Amino acid sequence: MPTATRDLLPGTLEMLILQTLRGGALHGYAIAQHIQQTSQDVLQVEEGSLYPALQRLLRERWVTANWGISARNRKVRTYKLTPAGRKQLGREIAGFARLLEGIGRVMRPAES
Amino acid sequence: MPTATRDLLPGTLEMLILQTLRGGALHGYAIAQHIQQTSQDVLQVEEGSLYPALQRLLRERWVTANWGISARNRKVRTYKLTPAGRKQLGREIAGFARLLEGIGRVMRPAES
DNA sequence: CTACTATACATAGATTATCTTTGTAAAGAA
DNA sequence: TTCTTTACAAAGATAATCTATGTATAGTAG
Repeated sequence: MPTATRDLLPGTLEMLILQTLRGGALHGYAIAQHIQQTSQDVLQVEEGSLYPALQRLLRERWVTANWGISARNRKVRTYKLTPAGRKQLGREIAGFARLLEGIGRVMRPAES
Repeated sequence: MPTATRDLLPGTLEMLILQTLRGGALHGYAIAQHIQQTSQDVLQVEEGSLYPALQRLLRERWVTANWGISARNRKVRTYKLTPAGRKQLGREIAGFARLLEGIGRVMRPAES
């Protein structure tokens, strides 16, 4: 079965996670749910993509993590945006916008 | 030196090449130049990305290739969009637009 | 005549990101 | 007690891009 509808646009997951955490700290599973739901099921964050991405964000100190208990009474690791992470989010948004503009110029050459 | 400004948004190169060939057949090097120039130097197609991508497009029969001589009197391999390639371009544009909408909903949650 | 730059193709290898698969574990419902 | 959902995480496979390398020739500068 082809129809390989992509789950994500490669290179955007970290931006999506950081943006999600702007609204407040969340645990991993909830981050993935939020992205999927907010995107109206267009984006899906596989666990095998999510947790490595969170590890990268921790390594760069763009987020911090704490163990706790969720509203559903489950042991969870909650991630929180750091000031450096907030700056990084800004850079990622700018870089993404820049690339999108470039792509737009190639894809819509009719525009002035 | 960080500042790792990306050359491309991963997953978009084939779409950019197919779109470039909509305007007529071009040789590889000229495709890369066109993308770079049209994007106003935002996008840069490294040769190590370009030629493997062209091989993939050939394999899928989305383009055909012919050897010839360029306007600058160089031996060149010219690529031409096939009808299947044109259909694929449509699918890629639709898939990309879909992902962008999803990303937009996550990044701009304020919108209705 | 020589050196350099730009044009042009291509592959090999490294890196990175994502996806698939597998594993653990516990809460709550059937 | 079995199933589903929630929740974390690592291992391995796949895929796309980037870096480095190699070949070759046209044209220009010196």
